[in-house]
Order: sequence, then structure tokens, then C-alpha cells
Amino acid sequence: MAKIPIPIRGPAISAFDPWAPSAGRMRQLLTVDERARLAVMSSIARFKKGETIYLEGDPAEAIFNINTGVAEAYKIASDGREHITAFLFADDLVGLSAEGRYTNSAKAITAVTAYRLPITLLRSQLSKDAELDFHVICKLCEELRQAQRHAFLLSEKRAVTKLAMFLQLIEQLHIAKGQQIAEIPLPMDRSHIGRYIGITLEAVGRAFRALTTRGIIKLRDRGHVRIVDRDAFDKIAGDPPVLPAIELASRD
Amino acid sequence: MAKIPIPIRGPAISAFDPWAPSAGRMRQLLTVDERARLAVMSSIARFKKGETIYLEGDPAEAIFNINTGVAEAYKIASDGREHITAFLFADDLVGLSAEGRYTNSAKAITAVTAYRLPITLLRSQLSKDAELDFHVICKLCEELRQAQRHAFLLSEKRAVTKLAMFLQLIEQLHIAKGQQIAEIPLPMDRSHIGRYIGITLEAVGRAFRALTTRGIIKLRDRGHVRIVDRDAFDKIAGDPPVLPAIELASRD
DNA sequence: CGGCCGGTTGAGTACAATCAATTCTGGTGG
DNA sequence: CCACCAGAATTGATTGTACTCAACCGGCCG
Repeated sequence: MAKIPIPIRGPAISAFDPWAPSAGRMRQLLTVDERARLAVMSSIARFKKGETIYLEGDPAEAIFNINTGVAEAYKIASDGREHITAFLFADDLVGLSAEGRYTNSAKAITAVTAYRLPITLLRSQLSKDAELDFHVICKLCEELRQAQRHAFLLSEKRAVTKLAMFLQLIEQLHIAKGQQIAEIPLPMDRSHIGRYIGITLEAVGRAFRALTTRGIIKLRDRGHVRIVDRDAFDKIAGDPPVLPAIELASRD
Repeated sequence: MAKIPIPIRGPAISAFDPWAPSAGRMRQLLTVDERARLAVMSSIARFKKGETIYLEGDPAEAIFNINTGVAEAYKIASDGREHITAFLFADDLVGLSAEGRYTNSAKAITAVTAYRLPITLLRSQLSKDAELDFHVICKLCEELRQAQRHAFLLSEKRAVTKLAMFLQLIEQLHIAKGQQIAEIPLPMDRSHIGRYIGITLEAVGRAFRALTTRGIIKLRDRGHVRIVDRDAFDKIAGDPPVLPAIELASRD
């Protein structure tokens, strides 16, 4: 293995601060120093498209910090169907466990590079560094918020509503990361979307078409959507979660 | 306000340790010392049945630690329907926020007493006490696991499956807390269950009846179920998450 | 006694699942 | 540059399940 030619800055965690306004932007929580300290205890893992990162029930020896690419966390239903728990992007943490065992499986959707953090090392660091702990707490709050929103999405019955909420989710993720985008990129395929929002891939397709023919969205290709009619879109997806600026203005 | 006559031991957090086997039992994570320290910075809040604890979008000034009773966290859908994000029992933390605003609402299902922890005080404590931080991290992992399991449940389509998974959820919660029970107590009504598992209350009733007539469960009254046919039950609900004892035996 | 709340039952409808066939797309090699 | 191929996506016809709306039941409390 040759050394990585690009400069390595170490693991990264970005999230909203649960308790301080941040103008709708996620911040990089870790300091340069923290990232360096985490870097020395971590190795870099590479996964090919479709490759398994870990399996549910395996001994949880490490957590992963996605660097590039997209991964999925998933669970297998009793009838064999695969339910996607979360899509994981850069700066996300993966490897949730309980009692020393992973509580879900994970695999790469695109090619993925990630920092692999052995939990033994991480844990000893956590018991020393309250600052790092606090950042992990922030990230977990963020993941919890996402998981609840996912459940909220799944509680909807109409396929178009689910799809619209999903698109809103992905869009806001990019906005929160500071990327102004006219188009929503969809690195996952129709079946991934279906397994995430709890409908079949055929229903996903029909929902896309329904939104397209109604002039609400426009597909450039498989992986790029544009929201044409924002009002109609928001009426289907529901208002996006409180944007601080709007919130503060309308309140009091 | 008279002083509380019963001895106060202070806030409590119980969860699985994410990284150490614990024989399927949740532990009380906080030490006597930590609980005392948290107690001095907290006040006791009492909520009547149905009373609102906080509303989505409100400034997040405190988090709550349920002491007695049952509460619900919920979100309102665009069509006005209420989706229950989580049922909250003793030792649970509630008050998830982002950017200083609550990201869901919460209200009491039964009469509730809770410790109210102002986040300003809590946060200053968190930046000092790595041990406390670690315990909060454990609890958040636990909540995240629950939220993902909830989403998994919601991704099922058949009402009987959803209900069975829900009952399994509640049962395991009691087992994890060390209470051996022959009967599953349901402190919430049919409409709460429906709002949690994403079906109408009529469908909840029909699912209960379906399981009853098939001889799988038995209702003592509105609020107490007994699982009669465990095999049939598990076949519908899916195998319960890895129980460490079984897991270790069947592995290697 | 009457009203209310939680719960049950029933008939008709709407929506997505299913299964199967077909088209589209992007990538490959000749 | 084109022909070809495999995987992804679309379309269509049918079926099943839960939703809707409405009526009804039973206990509890004033």
C-alpha cells in the first residue's frame, strides 16, 4: 500500500449544534487538533460499489467515518426484504451497536473511502476528552433527528408524498452542508429509494412520473432532479423543518 | 410547593452499553454521585394526562428525564395527522433539538413526573465531565437504535405484522429493564398505537382480533396482552434482535 | 339517566403490491 | 462508430389490504 498522496486531515464530523442557532448550516465540529488525534488511531478503509462494510450481529470492533462516496445502513426483514435504515454521506458516522454487536448491516452504494476507528481506542479517548464527547453527542442528536424524520416519512401512505419528502430530505442535506444546488443529485438507484421510503421500485417510478407530469419536478437523467414548482412541491412534501431565519421572523 | 416526601435520588439514565456485553440487560448508567450533581441543577416537573410538555419549534431551554408515567414525542403531518415518534418511559431522555429549537413535540399520555434539566446548566456540565458525556452517548445510541427499529417496523405493510412487532418492542423493553412479565402492559390506547405504527385505529383493532382469533395472543382487558403461541408470534413479528446468550451459543 | 369516550363492526373504495412483459440506458468490445 | 448486451427503469393488468365513513356497543362519570 502506497502512502495516500493527498493531504489527510483526519476524521470529520459535521452536524447542527442542538442548542445553538447556526443559520441552518452544519458546522465541522472537530478541531484540527481533534482530527489529528483521531487520525493517528484510525486506518483508511476502501470499499468497492456494493461491498459489505459490516453485518448485523458481527462483533462491533470499529465505527466508520465516511470520507467519500455513499453507503447504506440496512436491516433484513423476516421475509427477506431489505429495509434501508439510512443513507450515509461524507462526515457521517456508521457502526451503531448494542452490547458489542452491530445492530444493522452496512454496505457501499458507490465506491467508498472511510476512516476506521477501533472502538477500544476510541472509547479510551472518549473517557478522557469531554470536548470530543460533546461533539459525538451533537452528531448522535443529528442522526437521531434524521432517524425520526425517516420514520415520519415512512408513516405516510401515499407514494408521491413519500417521494417528495425524500427529495426534500436530500435537498436539505446539501443545503445544510452549504452547497447551493439547483439540482438534487441522486447517487442511489430506484430500488434503493424504494427500500428507504418503504415502497416498491415500480411505485417509485410511478411517483416520479406523477410528479413530472404534474409539472412539479423535472428529471435531467436517472440521477438528477430539479424542482420546478416549489409551491406545489412543498404542498405535497409538507413544509420543510423550521428554517431559523424564517422562524425567528414569524415568531414573537 | 411542599418538599417531596419520598427520597429523591435524582435523574436516571438506563441503556445498553453499545460496546460491552450486558446479558441483555440495561444498566443504570449514572453513578450516585452523578445523579446527585444532576439533581441539584434540575427541578421536578409534573404533567397531567394529556398535558403538553413542549411544542416543536419552541426554544429548547431544557431536556426532560422521565421519572414516572408515560409520554409521547410526536410530529404533526401536513394533513393534520399526528405521528408518534416515540413512547417515553422512566429513565428516558426527551427534548431533542437542533439549532436551539425542539424538533418534535411531546405530551403526557398518563400523568408524568420528570426532571427538568436546563440545557445551559447541563451543557456546562457536559464540557467538564467526560464520564457523564459518555453515559449520554450510550443513551443516545440506545434511542437511535430504537428509532431505527421504529422505522423498520413502519416499513412493513401488513397491519398484523406491525402490531406484532410493536408488542415485541414493548415486551423487550420490559425484559431489558429486568422485569419478568407474563403479560405485556399497554398504557396507551388504540389510537396511540395506530399513530405509532402508522395505521388507523380501526386497523389496530382488526389486527388485535386477527391475532386473537388465530390463538396467538390473548387480551385480558384493553391494556394487557399475553402471548399464547410464541412460535406463531415470532414468525409474524420476525425474530427478536440478537439476545447475547443465544447469539454467543449459535456463533462460532 | 344521559352523554362521552374508547373501542368495535361493516360496506365500499382507493391505492400500492404483485407479476409479467417491454423499453430504455450506459457501457463494452468489435 | 456501431452493434450488442445487461442492468435499470417503465408500463400494464390484476389483486389484496388498509383506508374511509358510518353505525353501533359498552363502560364510566357526572
